[in-house]
Amino acid sequence: MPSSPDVLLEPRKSPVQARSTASVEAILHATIQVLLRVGKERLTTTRVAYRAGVSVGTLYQYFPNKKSLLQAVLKRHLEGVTQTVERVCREQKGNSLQQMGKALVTSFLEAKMKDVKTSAALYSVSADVDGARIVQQIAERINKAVVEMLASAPEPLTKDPRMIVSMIQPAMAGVTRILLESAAPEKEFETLQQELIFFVCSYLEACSAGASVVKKQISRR
Amino acid sequence: MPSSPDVLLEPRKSPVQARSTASVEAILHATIQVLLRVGKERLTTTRVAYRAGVSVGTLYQYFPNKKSLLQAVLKRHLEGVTQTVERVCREQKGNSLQQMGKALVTSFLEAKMKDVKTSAALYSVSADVDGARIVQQIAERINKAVVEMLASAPEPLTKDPRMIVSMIQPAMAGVTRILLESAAPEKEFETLQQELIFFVCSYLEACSAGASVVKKQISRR
DNA sequence: TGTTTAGATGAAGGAAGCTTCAGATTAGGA
DNA sequence: TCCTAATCTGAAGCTTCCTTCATCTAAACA
Repeated sequence: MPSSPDVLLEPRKSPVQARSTASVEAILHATIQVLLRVGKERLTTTRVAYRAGVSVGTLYQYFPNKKSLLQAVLKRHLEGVTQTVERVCREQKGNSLQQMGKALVTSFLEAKMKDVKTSAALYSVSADVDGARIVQQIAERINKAVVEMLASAPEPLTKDPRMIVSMIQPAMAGVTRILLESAAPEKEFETLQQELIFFVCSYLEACSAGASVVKKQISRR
Repeated sequence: MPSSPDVLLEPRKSPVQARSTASVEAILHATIQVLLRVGKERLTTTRVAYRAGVSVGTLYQYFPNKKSLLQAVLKRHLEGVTQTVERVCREQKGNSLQQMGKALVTSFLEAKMKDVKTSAALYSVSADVDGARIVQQIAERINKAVVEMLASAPEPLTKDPRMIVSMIQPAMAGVTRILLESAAPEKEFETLQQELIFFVCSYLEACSAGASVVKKQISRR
């Protein structure tokens, strides 16, 4: 895919009539379908249009280029995960750190695993599409939500919540990645989820005022 | 890049004379250079050959296609990181869990950050090149080394070392990713490294027999 | 019903870049 | 020095796809 200038990557025209809304919807849906069936290497705009039941011309009426199409799909997918996490973070405000950890990990993993195939397929296009930037924006929102949640915990924290998030978030993302790329995500899901909760909660515990001895141990050497 | 069948992705011919070894070397080096200067979208075999000071024909004498070239570069890079970690794991055998955690995190991050730009650039091609498979093989080796190290710790562990690794490894990889994709990796490096050590060590502590109260707390609800 | 605007069509232009191969050049050994 | 095998060369074939645009159809509206 040629790297197009970073302008004009938003939808080109907004649907007005009902039929055009349907077209856009069909195109977005078809993109994922094609991605799943033939993979990103053989995903062509023609093929997407065909599967959506429209012509290429129609596709280009709503997306200025192939890249913008894939970005739209990626954004949409991430938006779902983000909203789930944001909601959970709001709900957990005021609860104990342990409960927060558990709820956060559970909701994050479950949201990502809800549509394993799609998530995995989108990982693969991410790099072609400036996914890092999109992911970063999304991550920013998640971070914010988690920070606010942590700050509301009854236990006093020994460090900046933002620092804590900058550990938890990559850890969750990392484990998710392992899961998505594994041959049989369903099999390992339960075990890894439990362990991730334990992992995160151990850390949260260590970050709360009633900290363990770890801190002293690692500073000597 | 078209998805070629998964055969024939190894180097096509092995260098015999000195000049051909030099060519291969120059080609691999040039690939990284081109990647850094023009990015993966505009990395062409012709351009790589030009920068390497050879002709495209020569390039195709040693690499059956573009994909195999990029894979070779990726493998090479990962090999470096892996060997560092393997060495450190051997050296740390018998030491305390805390020391292990610190040494592991430090060596992993430092190896990845040694050549930040290159690492970041290679991340971006990984998906085009079946990077997941390559990374998985490498991760397997790292996991093995870490498991053996953990098993040699004086403290008894409350769970399978492989489980522990399946948390630590994604966590390290995740934080690394954040660092590599951040605008100014050097600035955040020190802080994140310290925190990651703390993160991992908290967990290791919680996994050793003298465990804290976390376990009980999260199992009730 | 006639007019206007929104939406849809898809053949074809055009660019890009991977890969080949027939022939030239160089190194090593007899 | 001569011969053979290794290595190098790079113009051009070929394929693949993105994207456009002149034209057609359908909806909204008067």
